[in-house]
Amino acid sequence: MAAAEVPVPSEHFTQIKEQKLKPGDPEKEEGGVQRMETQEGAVEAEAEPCQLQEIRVPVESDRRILTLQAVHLTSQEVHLQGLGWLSVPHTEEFPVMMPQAESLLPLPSVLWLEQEPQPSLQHCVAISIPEALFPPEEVELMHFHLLRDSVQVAEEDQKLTPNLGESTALTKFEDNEKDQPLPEGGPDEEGKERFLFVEETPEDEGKDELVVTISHLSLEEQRDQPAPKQTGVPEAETTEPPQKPKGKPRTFHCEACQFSSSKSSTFTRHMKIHSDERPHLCHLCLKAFRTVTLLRNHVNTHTGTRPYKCGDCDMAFVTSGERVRHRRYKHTHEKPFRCSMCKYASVEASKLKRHIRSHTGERPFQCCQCAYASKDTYKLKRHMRTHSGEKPYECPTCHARFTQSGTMKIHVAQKHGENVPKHECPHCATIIARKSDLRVHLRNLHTHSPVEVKCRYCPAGFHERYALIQHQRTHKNEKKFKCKQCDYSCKQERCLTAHVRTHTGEKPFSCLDCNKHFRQKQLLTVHLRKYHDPTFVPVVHLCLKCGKSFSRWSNLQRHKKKCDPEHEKLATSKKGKPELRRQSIEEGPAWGNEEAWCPGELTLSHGGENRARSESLDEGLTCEMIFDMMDK
DNA sequence: CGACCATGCGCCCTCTGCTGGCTGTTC
DNA sequence: AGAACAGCCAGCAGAGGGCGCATGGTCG
Repeated sequence: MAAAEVPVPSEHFTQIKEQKLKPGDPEKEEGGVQRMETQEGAVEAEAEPCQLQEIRVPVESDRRILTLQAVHLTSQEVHLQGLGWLSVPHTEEFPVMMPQAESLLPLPSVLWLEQEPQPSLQHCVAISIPEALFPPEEVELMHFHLLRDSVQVAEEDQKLTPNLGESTALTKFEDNEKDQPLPEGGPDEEGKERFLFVEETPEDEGKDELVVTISHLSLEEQRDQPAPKQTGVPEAETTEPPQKPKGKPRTFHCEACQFSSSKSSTFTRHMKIHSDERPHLCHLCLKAFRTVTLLRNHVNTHTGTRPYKCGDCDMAFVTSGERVRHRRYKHTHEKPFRCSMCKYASVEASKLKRHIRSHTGERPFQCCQCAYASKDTYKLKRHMRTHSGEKPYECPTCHARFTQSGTMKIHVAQKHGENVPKHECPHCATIIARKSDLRVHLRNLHTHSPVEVKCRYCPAGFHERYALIQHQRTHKNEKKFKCKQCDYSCKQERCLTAHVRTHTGEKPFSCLDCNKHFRQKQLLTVHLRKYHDPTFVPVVHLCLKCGKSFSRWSNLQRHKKKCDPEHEKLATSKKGKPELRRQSIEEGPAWGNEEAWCPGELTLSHGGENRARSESLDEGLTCEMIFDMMDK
């Protein structure tokens, strides 16, 4: 506030205020000089007590209100405070004669406590009015026509004419004027405080001019003023008829926010929100409130008192408005706020406002840590968890934590819940746990593609991926890869490639350690593992009947047909390889059962005899056998 | 001045849908 | 073995519903 920016005022102000607050001061109760108790009270909370009672707020365009207090300063005080008197040059436009007798008196003094630091800020003015010349009772209305560099004074009340005298034009004070003498005894030795309304409004459009109206409150306005209860000063009565600026209905503008009101009582109530004064204490928690109504509503939250019960359900509310809204949401479905761009309608205007952002793309809530901006505060708050790592939601069963409640809810339902609903694809009967994944499934597998995709194995083409996959599965057991040089055929292309090398003699895979060559990469890999990897632990398949071990599961199955025909009958219905165990090379005996080994296929020992076996590794095995072995 | 009502803001919630990492299966 | 694939899963954001509460307008 501008008042806070004013150099430290003299104690004089405080004294004036204290005097003013004295109840029953007859002079203050007279009409003509009115006070704005509540406004002052509001300001007092924020400003220093000795500062000018000045409230300001830009309201609408250029319209502002200054609430001033008439103060009386000696010239010395003015200088001490870095202030100055306004110069009062003569103006031809409003020639007013100053009575000689009044030469001892100062001209109506308007102090510019500060010049406008910003265009948006208004003047901060104090007015000193010599009561000997024009008692406050007589000062009813003045209009100051303010130009950028000059101020013209026009009196609307003829009573002021002789007193305003030569001060018909005011300019910002000049330093050379500040030594202007004050009248003997100074103005208002009693230090009486006067309150005037100064309303600053734009003059006619197009003119760089403002009209500042300084007036006392009319009788009607006095009644609108906050009750003098605080100070014990009763409302003043006046015999003067109410005076209002012609054609200008009074508007009260809050200096602390954008609020304005034509009713002083509303304005007064509003000003309380800028005050820390909370006289109504909750006896249960000692929380303080500004009004009895707020306190009552608060106490109701303690006691659970909800006097407004919904007639259609068990809900009850503290206020009637909550009940009305609840009924609209739950029962009447009345949605008065409709979007002009779509069919959306809402119960609350704020919801419509939020909805419209989805049309405009407006994102007023900017993340301070990344480029994200959201359309409402909650989304931003939720988003901030991505930066903080906060996971406020915990699964009650497994204590896993989640960033959003919905995520946890899905987790609980699908991990710990019973009869979890599944989602079945309408096209292929695939069951998928999550609807969103079903959507992905539909998008990937059942979306019609404009481009026909060919089968890998035949000329058939499909526009849907799912149909293609189903079709290709029909080729699954076909030995569709046939050798052109013999009758060999196989299911996998890589097997055919390896087979063809038996015709060409090509062995492109070489062991760098022993210079052996292999037709298939997999054979080289097996070779390296068996012969050159000291950490290699072979897989052994044991016959539980006789204890023989086999390196290959298929050999074990063949063995069991002879060794245990009954077991074999049972085993045919089972899958898996239950007799599998791993055995290290050092275990020797079990591993050394050569009879159990498929002759000439694999050996674990090193040396010359293994070369022959190693050779047969490449020569004797079919492609499928090798891959089967690798897989196992 | 309090009471009542309307309004607006903020908060929290649910539902929804997309995304990308993970994992098991298939080829 | 390894690539491709499809479902699982958590993370995250969009949209909107619902309510608590503060505040303003009006009236008695």
